[in-house]
Amino acid sequence: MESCWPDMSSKQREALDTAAGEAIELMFFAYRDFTDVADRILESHDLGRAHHRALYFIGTNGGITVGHLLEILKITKQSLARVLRRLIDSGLVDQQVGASDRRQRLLRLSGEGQALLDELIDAQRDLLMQAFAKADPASLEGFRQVMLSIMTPEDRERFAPVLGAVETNAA
Amino acid sequence: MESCWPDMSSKQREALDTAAGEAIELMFFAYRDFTDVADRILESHDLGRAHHRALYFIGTNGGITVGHLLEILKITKQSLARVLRRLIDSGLVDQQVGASDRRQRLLRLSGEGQALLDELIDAQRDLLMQAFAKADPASLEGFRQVMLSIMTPEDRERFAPVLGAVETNAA
DNA sequence: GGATTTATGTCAACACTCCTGACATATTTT
DNA sequence: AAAATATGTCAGGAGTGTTGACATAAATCC
Repeated sequence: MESCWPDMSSKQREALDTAAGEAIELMFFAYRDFTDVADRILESHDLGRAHHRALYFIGTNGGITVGHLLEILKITKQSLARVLRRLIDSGLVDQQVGASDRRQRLLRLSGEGQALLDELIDAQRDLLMQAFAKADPASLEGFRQVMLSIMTPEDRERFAPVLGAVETNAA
Repeated sequence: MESCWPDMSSKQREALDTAAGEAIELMFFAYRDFTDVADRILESHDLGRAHHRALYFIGTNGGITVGHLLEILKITKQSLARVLRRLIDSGLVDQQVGASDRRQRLLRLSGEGQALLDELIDAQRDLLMQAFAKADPASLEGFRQVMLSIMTPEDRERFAPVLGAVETNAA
């Protein structure tokens, strides 16, 4: 059990342990309040979080295939189908047969869908910008590093310059 | 609209804007992978996330009242009742009539409940400790400041030395 | 060309979580 | 004694996620 933390004093380990314990609650409350600003907008459109997520990844990956969207969201075909059906029926998302592969149904936001997504993104981005502005400017990079490190390597790959996130230490 | 960001250049605003856009995705992926380590344990006990949350706040607030738990979780009495029923029936949580106020049903974890909670906390704490160890040590405080700033003031109050979180800037 | 694989859609059914509104009981407070 | 509080419960509805099976069309393999 000790071998898991080779190059670190017991004091440092203890500090990390305490911080990690608090961080469990930081994750819970911060995420809840973060999603809440979007939930309030979604309510007025009678949509849920699943619609938000689909809308988001379609909007930021125009022409995405159903299969790719499934990989990102990591939900089942049936779960996505239910959500997608409503987005398409309500005219927020458009489908289009793939040019190179005619089996694919490429997904894109309609003007209305883009407008809603903009509203959702603005709300969450404003909250985050306020948080960044309130906190120390250097906190921003610390926040980013920790969040990236929490993710699975697979999810982490989705983000900018892969740089080990470890080698960037040492001032 | 401009008046919202008084003491900041347009360049600084732009940097924050870009970072906040990325942070929307950081929140999504990091939170998903964070909850996933607990979900895998919960599955083997046939419990869901709602049970995890109740278990957590009962465990870290021994003798908590049903009413207080409702305030923390911000869910309805009915939602909590369903979750609590299973935790009590399966012997993970014990109830006890309040000493000063006999209307209250004070909640506490049983030995078995504490064991399960320990397992859940260890899994998430390990993930966070690994993340903290991987990232720059200074990142830790940055992460903390940003997460606190994202929360509503009400939730933020739950955490340690209230210190404005703003006034701690300026080196 | 015919067999197989792939991308997508759909039907049925079930579990969990959250909500609203109403009603009941015991206990405390006024 | 009346009102407020803490908790429990019944009925019913919505959203989100799951499994498993089956169907179609298009691409791919041999």
